[in-house]
Amino acid sequence: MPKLGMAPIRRRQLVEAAIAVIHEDGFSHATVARIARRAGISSGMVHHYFTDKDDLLFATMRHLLADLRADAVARLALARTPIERICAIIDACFGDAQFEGQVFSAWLALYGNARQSERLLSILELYHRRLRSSLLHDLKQLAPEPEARRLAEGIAAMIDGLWLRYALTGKPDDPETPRALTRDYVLAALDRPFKARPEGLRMSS
Amino acid sequence: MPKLGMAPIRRRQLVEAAIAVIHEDGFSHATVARIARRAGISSGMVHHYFTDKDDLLFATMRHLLADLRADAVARLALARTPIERICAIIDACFGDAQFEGQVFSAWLALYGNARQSERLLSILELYHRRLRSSLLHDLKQLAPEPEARRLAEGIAAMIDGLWLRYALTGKPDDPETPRALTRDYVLAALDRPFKARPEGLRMSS
DNA sequence: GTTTTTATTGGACAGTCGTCCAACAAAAAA
DNA sequence: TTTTTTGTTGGACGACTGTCCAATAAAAAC
Repeated sequence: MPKLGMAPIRRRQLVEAAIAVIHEDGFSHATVARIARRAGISSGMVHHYFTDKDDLLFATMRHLLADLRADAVARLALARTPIERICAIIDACFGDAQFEGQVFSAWLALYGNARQSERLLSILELYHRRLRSSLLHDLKQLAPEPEARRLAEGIAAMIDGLWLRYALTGKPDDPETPRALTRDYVLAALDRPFKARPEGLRMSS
Repeated sequence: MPKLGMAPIRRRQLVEAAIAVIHEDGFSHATVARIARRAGISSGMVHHYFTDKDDLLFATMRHLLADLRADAVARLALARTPIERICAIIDACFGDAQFEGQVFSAWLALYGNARQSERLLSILELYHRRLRSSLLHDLKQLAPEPEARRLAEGIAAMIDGLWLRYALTGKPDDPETPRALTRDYVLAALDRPFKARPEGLRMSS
């Protein structure tokens, strides 16, 4: 029963089906036919609403980033102080929406294919850029700029590193654990004197 | 000109060719024929020295881990104090051998396919386990066990997170940058009082 | 010198994939 | 009602893939 305006509905169905298939069969086994069947529609529809298979996968990965961003924006709206905003960003990255098997698989597939696709790589670069600039914006009010810049880099790395671990092995027992670990890092770094940098402990390459 | 004992030579050739092909064409386009041609031998050889295509890819990924381990072991042999050993581990993870395009692509491919293959996942779990236990061993001599355990988790996450960033975007200008960032985290964390844990700064989920 | 083992080739085979397309159905427009 | 637009199907097609296998050649063993 064809109606008008099916495009956004079908596109969403296909994107969600793609995520499900990637999770269950892996990125390399995510074929057009399988995704379409999972969405409950004919395989021909894929090329009616997307130009390519690549186009569908690109839209799928972009969907992941949009979801994460929406979560972060919502949490940031409730935060008032700079430190609260930083915690809001951390909490968003370790939010329930990011701790689902399907999301794990899809992001990992994105990482694993980004180097061979400029479009996919641009998604991850956008994520990294947003995360760092958001953190930096608030850190600047808590530390001198050079230190804030280094700290933003470190926080982002710790978020990604912790997430990566859970993405591979599964959810943590308590989603609060990685959040607390990241927060403690922020606190420890901000407690230190900003100007002085220890000269010892250098090792040759 | 068939000689005896070609097995280890051919296997190594194929593994290195697989890494090269994964780097240039991506994991999903790394076909048996392409890898064999890259190695300069017939495609039939793959099933003579490996049971499967999967078997070849598994051996390829295991090769990455072995290289990293060898580098870390060599650096650890030169370190004396616990803090030197920790820095040696950090330096190995950010060593020159890990900052090559081929290595980046291969590790990323490993991450991207680990969830769909138990064998591949076991490689990453082994890496994670070794990294954490090595760090923990030395951290225990610098901090009480609970704190050492948390710190090992944080250091490993920061290493993976920083590496992940460069793996996507390319080498850093200076390989010393991520090392210094990780070291600073260790120092900042160790300078803090170990027992007391700040009660504030908790946010609702 | 003969036999056995090992290394190697290149193609045959069945299966799968992305893409394209003719045909059809139903709602909207006229 | 008729026409047009939009949605939808399912299969055809060529290209590609992993696996397998007979055939060959050279070194090693006897």
